[in-house]
Amino acid sequence: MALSAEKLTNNQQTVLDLLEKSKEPLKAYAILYDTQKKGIKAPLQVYRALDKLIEIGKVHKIESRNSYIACEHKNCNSSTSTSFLICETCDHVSELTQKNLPSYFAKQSEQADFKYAKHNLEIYGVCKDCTK
Amino acid sequence: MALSAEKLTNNQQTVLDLLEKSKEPLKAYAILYDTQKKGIKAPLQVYRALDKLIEIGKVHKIESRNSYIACEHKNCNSSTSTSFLICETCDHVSELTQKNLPSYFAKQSEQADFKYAKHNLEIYGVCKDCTK
DNA sequence: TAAAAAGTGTTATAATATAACATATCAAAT
DNA sequence: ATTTGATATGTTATATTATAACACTTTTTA
Repeated sequence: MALSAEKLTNNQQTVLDLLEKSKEPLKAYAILYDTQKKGIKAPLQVYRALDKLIEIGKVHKIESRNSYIACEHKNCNSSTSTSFLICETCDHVSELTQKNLPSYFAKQSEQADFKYAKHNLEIYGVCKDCTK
Repeated sequence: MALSAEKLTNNQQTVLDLLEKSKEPLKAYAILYDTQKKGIKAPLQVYRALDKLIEIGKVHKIESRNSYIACEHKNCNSSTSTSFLICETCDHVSELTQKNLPSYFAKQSEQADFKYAKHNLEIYGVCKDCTK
């Protein structure tokens, strides 16, 4: 299965809706708090929904922040690699959509006798709005 | 201060010794367990030592694994950026020592109106030993 | 040698995430 | 339509990772 148009369950849709509405990274327990009115009552319900959403590429985890963000790309159905630009001033996170990153990393890895499969990239700096 | 030859305290040296001996990433509570005979008794003592060691660049955190590894580079005194090659088969971790990564990322970031400062890169794949 | 900065030891607790188990739902193929 | 297998749910409990707060000590530096 695992098509990108896969139908989501109630809990999964609830969590995804919240993340898409937010457009900022949210932490799991913040998601839990914000979805209680929608019937989500326990951490596991959040984590299970997140696991599924990550698996189908609708959500990414920002590892260095323990937070989760809805994928900006339409019909994203891959959970393989992530690349983020994280503003150290305002904490805004956007995705770096650079198609040639994987091949660049594959090349770099090869030089270390390492077979590239996927990556997480978290770039820290200052976003457009905060440089003003 | 913050010189690379900075003198370490007992706890800091104990934690660093263990990580250097291990040459594999260790988790904080594994470090705690393995340093009890050296007088470290509480999580905070480990985390404080790690914080300092990370600050002076002797240790890096692997964010996606919540684990810590001694820096492979001599006299490393920067805590800015990290780049890892993580084997999905044997869990071995090595550092990708690519001097031009920061400038490459700076260039990519610039195209998104983002001012690059530092990065964490975690590449997953298969190491040399495991491809045999 | 006093003041400032950094580190220590300790207890408690916060924040993040998973285990285990019984039950329920749904999709596919007889 | 009904079994079957996979997936999801609800729930309680617990594991894992990390920090707060506070009193005290050591080291550095002016």
